[in-house]
Amino acid sequence: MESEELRNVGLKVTTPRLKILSLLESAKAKHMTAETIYRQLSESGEVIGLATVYRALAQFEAAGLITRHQFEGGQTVFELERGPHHDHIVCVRCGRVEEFYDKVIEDRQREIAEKLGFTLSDHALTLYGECSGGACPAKNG
Amino acid sequence: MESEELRNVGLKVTTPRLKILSLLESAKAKHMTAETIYRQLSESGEVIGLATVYRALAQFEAAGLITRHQFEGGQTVFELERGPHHDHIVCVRCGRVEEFYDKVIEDRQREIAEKLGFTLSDHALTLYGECSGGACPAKNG
DNA sequence: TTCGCAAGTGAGAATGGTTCTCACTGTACA
DNA sequence: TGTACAGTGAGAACCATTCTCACTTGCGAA
Repeated sequence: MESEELRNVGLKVTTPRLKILSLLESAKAKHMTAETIYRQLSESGEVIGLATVYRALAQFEAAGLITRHQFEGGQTVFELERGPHHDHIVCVRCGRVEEFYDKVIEDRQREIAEKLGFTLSDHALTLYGECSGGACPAKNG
Repeated sequence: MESEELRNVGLKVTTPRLKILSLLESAKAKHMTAETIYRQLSESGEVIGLATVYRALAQFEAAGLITRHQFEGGQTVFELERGPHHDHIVCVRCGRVEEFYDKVIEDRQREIAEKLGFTLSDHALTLYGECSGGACPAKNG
């Protein structure tokens, strides 16, 4: 239940937070922008300010419930934190996002940081390309 | 000579473009924001509009003279395109940027994209961490 | 259950980085 | 050298995000 999740991370249980969290959990698109979340809530009749969406997302992120990804072209998306770590590949034509995990790359990153004298705290790996054939809606138009 | 470089990529040779390009070539910091470039030019007495800086950077990027990197926290930096491809590691405390290249990672990326049905056109790999000890100015204050 | 108040909220203003507009200027080819 | 047209500077516009502020709500204490 979503209210549990909120309580567990020390956030007050409020209607806007519940709506946002449950939208993130039920949405077909795993990666959503603040704007998208706001629009979808509005369309389903919820009156939730855009500022509240941003506030809630920032809190969820701080609490570790969701992750923020900043792709090129300025788009910032949020994704529910579930399942193991992974990176992303984004179609530059249709914007579709796929996830992947590669142990070899993860290990190399840690080694590289160490070798350069850094304590690795995070990383962002995003591949950009065109998804193939019929899978890419932008290619069929 | 910078005017050659501009002509070579089909750009008119103008004073602002020459100043910006030569600043990029002479600057101690390899990675500069548009704002930084604008400020440094202003401080050395050049009257060049911020809009012109952005325009020139966009053209240089399109022409392949420079590369744009979008790190987290919103900072967008530009870097002269010279030498082979590399990725970045950014100190989350002092903002220092180091470069690295790792063939293993490069190869894996291509394999992964292929396996997922994407034609890889670009990628962004940035590691975030804290640089160690005395090297990090932010740690000594 | 009700109360009190700190925390949360919505609307709209403010912000900050980037791009656009427009009248003026400078480059480069004839 | 003249001229057409790309380039420029200043400031307005834009867009995503954050802040402000008066009002509302969740929730521990009574």
